[in-house]
Amino acid sequence: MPDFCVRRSIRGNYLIMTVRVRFAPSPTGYLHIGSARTALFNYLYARHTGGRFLLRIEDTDLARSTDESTRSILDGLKWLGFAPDEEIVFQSNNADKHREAAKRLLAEGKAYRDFTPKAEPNDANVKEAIKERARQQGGDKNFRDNPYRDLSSEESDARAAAGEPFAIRLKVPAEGKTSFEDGVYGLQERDYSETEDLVLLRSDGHPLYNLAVVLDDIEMQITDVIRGQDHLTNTHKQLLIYSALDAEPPRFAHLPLILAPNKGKLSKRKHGEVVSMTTYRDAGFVAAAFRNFLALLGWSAGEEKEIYSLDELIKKFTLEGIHRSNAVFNFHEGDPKRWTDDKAIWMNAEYIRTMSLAELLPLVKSELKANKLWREEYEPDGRALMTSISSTSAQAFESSTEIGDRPESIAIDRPRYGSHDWFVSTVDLIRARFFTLKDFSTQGRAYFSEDFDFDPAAVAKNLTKFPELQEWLPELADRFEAELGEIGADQPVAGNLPLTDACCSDRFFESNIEAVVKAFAEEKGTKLGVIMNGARTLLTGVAVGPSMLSVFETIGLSRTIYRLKSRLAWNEGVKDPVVR
RNA sequence: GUCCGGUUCGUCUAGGGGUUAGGACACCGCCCUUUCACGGCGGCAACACGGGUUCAAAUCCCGUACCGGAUACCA
Repeated sequence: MPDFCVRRSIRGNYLIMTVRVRFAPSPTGYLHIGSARTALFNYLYARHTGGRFLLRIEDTDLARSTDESTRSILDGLKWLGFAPDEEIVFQSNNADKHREAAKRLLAEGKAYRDFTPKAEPNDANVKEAIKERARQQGGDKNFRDNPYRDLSSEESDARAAAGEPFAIRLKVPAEGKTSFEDGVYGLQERDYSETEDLVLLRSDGHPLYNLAVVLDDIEMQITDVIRGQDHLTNTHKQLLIYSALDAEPPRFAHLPLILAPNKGKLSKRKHGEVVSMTTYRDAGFVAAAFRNFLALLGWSAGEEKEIYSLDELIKKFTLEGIHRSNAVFNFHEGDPKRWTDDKAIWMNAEYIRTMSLAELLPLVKSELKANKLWREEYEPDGRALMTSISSTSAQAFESSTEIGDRPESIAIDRPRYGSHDWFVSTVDLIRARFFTLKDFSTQGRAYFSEDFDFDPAAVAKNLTKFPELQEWLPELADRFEAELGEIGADQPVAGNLPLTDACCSDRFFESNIEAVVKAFAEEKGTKLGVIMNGARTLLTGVAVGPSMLSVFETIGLSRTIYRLKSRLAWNEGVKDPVVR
C-alpha cells in the first residue's frame, strides 16, 4: 500500500503528525540567496514545530544538473548550519517510481497518451518564446482541445504498441477549480480552465518536475511545503496530481521573492557572485550574521529587535510573520565598498564586535590559518612566545592574586606576548573596527606578522606630511628602550626580529607609554596626535585602529622599537612619488 | 494576452479604523577623541493614485497605475 494512503488514514483519525518539511533545490548552480532563505525558513519552521528538516536534490533534469552544483549547494547549507535530519534524497533515484505512477494513472484513465510530435524548443530564449506563445493564445486558449485526450484506449494502446512516441498528460477535469489555504497568502483558487493537461512523463520516458515532486513529497511524508512564490501555479497543478493519486496534499506556504535593486528578478546569470552563499562565506561573513540578515528579508517578528540568535529565531518564527510582498536585496553593483547589502555588512560587523569570544575565536583562527598567520602558541594550551621572561613578571602573571606584593609600575595582568591570552585580548581589541573576518588578516595583519603592507593613504596622511617624524620616531624608539626597557636585560633589536623576544619589558604598558609619549611630544613641541598617528602608521600600516596606547602595548616593546626604526614605509613613500 | 500576487522613508520593516506614522541600515550634523570606529544626541526621509464606506481611512471596499510571478515534453 502506498504511503499516501497510510498518511490519509492517520490524518483522518486526527493523529498529530510531526511536521516534516524539505528544502528541494535543483542543482543547476550555486546556492543563491533566495534558496538560502527558503532553506532557512524551512529549517526554522521544522525546529519551531519540533519537526524534521529534510533535503532533496531535484536533479531530474540531467542535462542541467551537475555534481559540482550539488556540492556547492551542500557547502552553502553546511556553512549556514542547516544539516538535514535524514539522508539526502536524490530525485533522479526515484525516476522508476515516477514512471510507474504515470503509467498507473494512464491505466486508471486519469491520464492519457499524447502523440503530438514533440516541439523542438528554440533553446536560446525558451522563456521568451513561451511568453510569446502564451501572449498569442491570449485569453481564449482551450487546454482541453488535445485531439488525443479522448482517444479510445484501444487505439491509444495500438499506437503505443506500434512504437509511436508519446508523452503522458494528466487529464484535468473540464470544470471546477483547485483551491488551498496558503500559509502566507491565504485562500488561493484557480479555475481548471487556467491549467493545462500537464505532461507527467516525457516522450523519452523522463518524469517531469510536478509529478516527481508530488511523488517524492508523498514518499518523504512531507507535511508542509514551504517554497518560493514562483511555485504558486505549480501548486495548483500538483494539487491535481495529488487528487489523481488519491493522496492527501500537504499544507503549502509560499514565500515572497527576493528581488534585485532594480526590483527585477535576482538571477544567477545576471548578478553572479553577489547572490552566491559561498561568496559570503569566502568574504569573511559570520554565518550567524548572514542567517540573521536573511531571516529579516521577508519575515518579521513584529518587534523592533533585529539581532536574533538561532534559538531566538526558532522560538519566534511563524508563518504569520512572513510578508506577502517581495523584498529587495539592496547591493550596489560596481561599488567595492558596498558590494552587498549595507545591512548585511552592518550586521556582520555587529556580530564580529558583539558575539562571544568563544564563538569568534575559532572563526578568526581559521581566517589566520588560511593566510598562514596562525601560530600554535595561540592555542589555549600553547606556550607564550617569550623565552626570556623575567621571574617577577612570570610570577605576577601566574599568581595574580598577590597583587599587593608587586611594584605598581609592573603590569601584572598583561598576557604574555604571543600567548593564547595575548591572542584573545588582541582579537578583542581589534575586532571593534572590523566588518568581516577577512579584516583580521588584512587590516589586522600587523598584529600577527612582520610582513604587512603600508596603506599609501596612511603614509601620506600621517608620515609624509610630517617629515620631522623621520627623525623623531626612531628617537621615540630609543626613548622607549631607555625608559621602559628591561632593566639589565640585554635585548638588542635585530633586523630579522625573532618573535620570541618581542616583549621583554614589564614596564611597557599603557600608562607608562603614555607618560613617555606625552613628554616626548611636549619636548618636540608638537601635537600628541602627530606622534601617535605617525607611530600608528609605522606600527600597523594603516591609519585606523584602536587607541595607540593599546597598540603599543599589544605589539610589544621590541617590535615597537623595530617598527619605529624601520625605513620601509618612508622608502615606499620616496619610491612612489605623487604622480603629477 | 491571461491568471495570480504585491505596493509604508533610498533599502529592510513596525503599525491593520483615532499614532507628532515607530525602529534598523545608509546618509548628514554634533558630542566623545591621538586616528578610525564604537557609543551618545540630533537631522533628512514614506503610507502609489482616484473614488467610496465611516464622525474618523496608511488601515476596510472598488477601480486605476506601476511592480513582480506564472504561463515548457525546465526545475
